[in-house]
Amino acid sequence: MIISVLVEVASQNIDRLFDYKVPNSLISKIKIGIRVIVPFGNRQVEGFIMKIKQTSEIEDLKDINNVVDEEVVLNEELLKLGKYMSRKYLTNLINCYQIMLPSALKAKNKTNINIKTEKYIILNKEISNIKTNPSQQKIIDILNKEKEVKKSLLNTISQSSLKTLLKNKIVKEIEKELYRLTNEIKTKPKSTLTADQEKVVAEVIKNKKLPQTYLLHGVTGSGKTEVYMEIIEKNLLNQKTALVLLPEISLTPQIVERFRERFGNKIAILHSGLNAGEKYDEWRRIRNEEVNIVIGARSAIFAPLKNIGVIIIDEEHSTTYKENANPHYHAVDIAIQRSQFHQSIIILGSATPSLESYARAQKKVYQLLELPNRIFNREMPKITIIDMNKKLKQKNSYFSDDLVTKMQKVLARDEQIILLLNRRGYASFITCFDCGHVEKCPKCEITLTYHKTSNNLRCHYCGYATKKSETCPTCHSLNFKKLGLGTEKIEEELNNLFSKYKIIRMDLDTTTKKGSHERIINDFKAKKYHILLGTQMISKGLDFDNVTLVGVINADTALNIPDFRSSEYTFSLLNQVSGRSGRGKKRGSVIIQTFNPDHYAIMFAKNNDFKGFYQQEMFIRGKLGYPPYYYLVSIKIMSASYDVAKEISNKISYILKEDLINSIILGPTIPNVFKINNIYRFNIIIKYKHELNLYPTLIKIKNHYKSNNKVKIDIDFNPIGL
DNA sequence: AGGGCTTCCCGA
DNA sequence: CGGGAAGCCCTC
Repeated sequence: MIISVLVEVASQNIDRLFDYKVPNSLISKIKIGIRVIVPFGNRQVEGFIMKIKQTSEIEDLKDINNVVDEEVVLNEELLKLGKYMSRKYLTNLINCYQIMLPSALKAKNKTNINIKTEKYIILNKEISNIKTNPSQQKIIDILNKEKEVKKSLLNTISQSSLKTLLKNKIVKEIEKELYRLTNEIKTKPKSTLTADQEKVVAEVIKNKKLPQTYLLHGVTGSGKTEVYMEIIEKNLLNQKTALVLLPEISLTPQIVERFRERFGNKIAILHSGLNAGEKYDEWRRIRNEEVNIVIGARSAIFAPLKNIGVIIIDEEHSTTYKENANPHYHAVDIAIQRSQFHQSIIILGSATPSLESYARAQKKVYQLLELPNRIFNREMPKITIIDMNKKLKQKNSYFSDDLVTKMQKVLARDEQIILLLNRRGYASFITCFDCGHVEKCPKCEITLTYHKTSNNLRCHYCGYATKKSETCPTCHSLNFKKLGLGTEKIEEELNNLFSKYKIIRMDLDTTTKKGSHERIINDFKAKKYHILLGTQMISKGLDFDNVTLVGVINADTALNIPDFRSSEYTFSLLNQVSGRSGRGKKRGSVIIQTFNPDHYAIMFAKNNDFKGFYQQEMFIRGKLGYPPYYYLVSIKIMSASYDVAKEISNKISYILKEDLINSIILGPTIPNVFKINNIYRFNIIIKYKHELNLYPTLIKIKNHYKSNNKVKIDIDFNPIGL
């Protein structure tokens, strides 16, 4: 027997199959999709069995060393999906498979994660009519009743009796797999759906055309989760399974709890809070068909679920669904691919769909479903825009009087407040008022952010940290000061302004510890704090009945980023965070402070007018030639040498301009962050509508530089954050 | 990727 | 002529 193996070496030069002989002793264990250990050059590596055959063109094949798995790791569907990704994203096949699997299954993972087992005792059936002493009989009685019992438990009755029973083969020992996470089941009756929700569910259920992708556009508080759960339940009744994707920050215990209450513990949860062993356990429960619902963040789209009936992607506009390493996949693209294999439906849900998705719905590629109202006819919050240009003269420039007055009223009523400032740290940057020197990261050329708690300056790109000096390093002036503001500074201000009240801050710096995210949310829900201050991680999915005021300290942070999607991000962020207000019985209000009160993103957000924003933004995208009117491909050229990066970038740009006559080639440009960890980067953007030469040209370029170790070329289709 | 083998360059 | 870095090539 001969097998073709895809070796776990991530290199373009080895992106192909290698044939090996299987020694007789291992033949019975060979299956496509399991891992084997093979000799490769002068070392041993792991690889996946891709083909089984009888002959090979290669002479003098080596024998495989061993078989790693008993159960299939990559099933037929995942094998096919990996090949699709490799073609579509121009990535080594092995990288595509590696990204699908929990890290515990990767050869690189040196910390050996074992399957935990526990010893159980069962009766050895064939034996009857035996003489026993009382304690032996007691054990047998228990086993007659319970069938299988933990060995440790029986040992407490009589260790020696159990030993004797085992020796005489009256009972025997078995090992059972143990999962690290155990779930409690709490079931709760489902709530009745509103007429709007019923209509959406009925629309989906009556559909007979498969596969089908829906875009569910539902305003914040319209009860999208309830719709998802209803559709999932209908699928489970048809013996189908369901895959649910949420942005990582929405994967809070709050939402997971709702699914548990409805569906019991046949749910696997995959999120970044689990350690490698726990993730591996959840993955195995899915593979072993012990669950019928999987909930997780982006990479859960690869969960080895069988017989999928519905794939739900909540907050579909979220940029976290795009992988920013190789392969640069988008979870929605993978979902569409899987829905074709399973003949399933996809539901993309959002209050602020991405322009790309909404445009597809307009073109009937997706079917549009709408939930235009909040449940129980609750009103959308009242949104007020505060022009901060006029407030600058006031003594306190961070908080307008309007916001402070409103906050006082809300706090006096014992209601709660969420404040958003989309920037962490204390001050944005440190600058010298005499010579203009700005402290930057020596490795990335990015402005350093001052953190007061640790009294240091940090680079938010590479993590570099340095002590803040008291004087300007260039001119030694003492006029070396902080500019801009972050959540830490606002927290300090809040403590001065509202000293009677308790304030909790939630951002990347206060949520690094496992479970801290959860604790902050639970404490705020339990009203241990009056004000929750945070970055965008507080804007999505949170559901607090008692919050009646949302304040946006500065709506312009997202507007000022150099990205053609900055308006879309701003509208979306403001809409999402506004949606946290007034979710209970009392109507909520929102106060948005901005220096750009006339900007259309802010005006449409004020009126909660997604369609108006969509039309305006589409007009601009069309005029400037951006998605959804044009497709983009980003090519990054990276090298430790500035000259090499520049030279090769120019060459690639030249080839692209020669070959892609139906495209617009931008660049090479030096990106904002042109040096990260001492690697220089250049960017080239391809804009196109139809370009038959795209793939052949990109493959040509990749192959040409594949053995050049001075430069790395990264190709990203439909990039976000240029 | 990673390791071995070849080549090339420089001081002595 | 030796040593060591740099380049080249191969992995069933």
